[in-house]
Amino acid sequence: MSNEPSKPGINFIRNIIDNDLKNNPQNNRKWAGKPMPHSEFKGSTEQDTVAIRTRFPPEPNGYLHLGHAKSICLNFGIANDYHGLCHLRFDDTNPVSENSEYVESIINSVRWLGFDWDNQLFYASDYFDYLYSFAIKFIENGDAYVDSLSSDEIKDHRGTLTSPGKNSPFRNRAVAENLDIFEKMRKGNFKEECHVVRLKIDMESPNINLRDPVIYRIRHHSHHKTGKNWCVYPMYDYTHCISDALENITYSLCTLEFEDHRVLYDWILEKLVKYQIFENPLPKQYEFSRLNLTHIVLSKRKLVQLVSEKYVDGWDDPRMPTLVGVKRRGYPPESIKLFCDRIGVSKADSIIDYSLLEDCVRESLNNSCYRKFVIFNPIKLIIENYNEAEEFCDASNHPKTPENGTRKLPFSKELWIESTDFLVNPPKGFFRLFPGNIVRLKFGYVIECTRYEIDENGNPLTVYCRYFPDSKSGTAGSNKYKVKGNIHWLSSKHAIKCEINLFDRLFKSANPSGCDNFLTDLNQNSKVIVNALGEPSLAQTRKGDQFQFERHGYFIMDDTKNNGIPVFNRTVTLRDTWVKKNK
RNA sequence: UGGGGAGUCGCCAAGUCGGUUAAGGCAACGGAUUUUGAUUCCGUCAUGCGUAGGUUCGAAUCCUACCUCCCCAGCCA
Repeated sequence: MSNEPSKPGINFIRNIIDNDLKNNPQNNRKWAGKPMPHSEFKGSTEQDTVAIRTRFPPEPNGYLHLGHAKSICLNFGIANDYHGLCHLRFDDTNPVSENSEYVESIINSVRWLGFDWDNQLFYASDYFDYLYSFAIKFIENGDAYVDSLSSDEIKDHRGTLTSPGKNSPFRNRAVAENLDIFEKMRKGNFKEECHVVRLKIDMESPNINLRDPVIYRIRHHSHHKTGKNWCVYPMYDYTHCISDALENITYSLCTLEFEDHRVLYDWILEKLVKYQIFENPLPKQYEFSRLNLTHIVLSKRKLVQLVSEKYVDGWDDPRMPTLVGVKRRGYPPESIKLFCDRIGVSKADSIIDYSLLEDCVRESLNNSCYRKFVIFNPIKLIIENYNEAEEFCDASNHPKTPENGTRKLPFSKELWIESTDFLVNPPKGFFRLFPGNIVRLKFGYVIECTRYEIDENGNPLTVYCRYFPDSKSGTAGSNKYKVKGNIHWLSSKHAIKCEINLFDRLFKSANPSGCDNFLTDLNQNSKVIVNALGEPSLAQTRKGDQFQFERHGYFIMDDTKNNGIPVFNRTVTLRDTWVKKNK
């Protein structure tokens, strides 16, 4: 129940922060209390109230997944631990693919994980005016120009990885002309693709990001926040660093693929310092390796394909690695935070075994879930010497915490047991039911298997047994029966119907992205629906309730069908050393 | 064959300025407890840090060369 906030792991980013804080304990960062360039509050001595600021900057063009969770836990976790703040900022500079539906879902998912941004919720689009005016500064200072080459021509001029690029013929356009065209771009006088604004850096740089990157393009497209106000939109590299600086971010943490963008990040901000728009210290970008997990894909393109081509039932399909998916699967937010703590943060490419995540899920569910009896594949058990009408057995709700009480399980002559708990010819070491063997019906009586009947295919149909009246759990002397096996059971006339979704890995191989076509690696049995029987108390469950079905695993109530039958999703199985041993 | 990164136990991952025994977690294996073959608890688990040389009394940590893997040529982020 009390999931201790796990200790922050040591990682290279925390080491950097520790050193920074040690070497520069006085907090000299000025901050107007809201996003603003220093030039607008010059002379003011306002200090930031917190020592560090991080940010989680999703683009609202898709659903958050476990990879984002790593970044969220890192950014919010560090902010919490250093008594700083983590901003939630939507990087919404491309109106073509973004919308507010995604914004809402992202907000919900971050909240669901349990993080709070303390009113520091921003949008890059909030900064469009600043971004535009700073672009004018770049042009005025001869650090940017309007290029009128077509996109193909720009591509041709860019050169390749091994050969330098060539200057655009428009590179030395006069400042006044640049300003004039940019103004007209903004007014909507041009079609898309006619002009772009580019930084004037170095077309021969070995780093392609420095070969005069485009910072503004024309998009005649309505924006989810700014509507029709703009038809020129800034690009990521230009926007991100400036947004960080406006928000007084100290550590801008991103994934490895942005490593060679860092010089550009610094270049832009240093120019803005020269123009006296920002002051030092500037935000610093640090990169860490993104999350990879076995048996799943995390690339946005592939996830979209799974949904749009209906390989799964939507973004919140419990097999999806989206946060809405794992929530519906029953993974608690604590388990995801635990997982993120365990995997750590580094710069090495890695692929983490999915079972590590499952282990975290079990760990966080074990203490909190009440236990229930559910039979997946029933087989009838008849107690030949039982002649009572019925009686009740006390079953504890949780084995470790008696204070959580008990429930009454009806017991009668005719029961259901799990068909896998009875074997005619058991392998060595099997200590469940087989002819002549003794087991305890958990919370009930000890029984001895006397005989069985088979159907026309030779499969066991009914198992017969006798019980020992003085063996009832909880009664004096019942412990004199020493049994190895304890199996669960249900009184056949009291059991209720339920439907269970047995989920398994979505992909068969550890690295589906390594396949020629990842779709061929889809596990056809990733979802199996079974009609099961459950104990009577399960009739009262509500959507989202989570249980451990004893000896099976953890389950979450998904819904109630029209006919009143509850549906449960399997979150994760219990660890099973017996199955493992017999594989 | 340009630039930027990474290589420490099966999977992650610590390892500030070189200093006696290379953290920790997960897995695995062994054992104890257990009315879930669950949980819990104990114990074991790298003469070795991509490879080869070198510097040093001493190197995963410094130097040199090499090998392997990842990222970058969107008017995406």
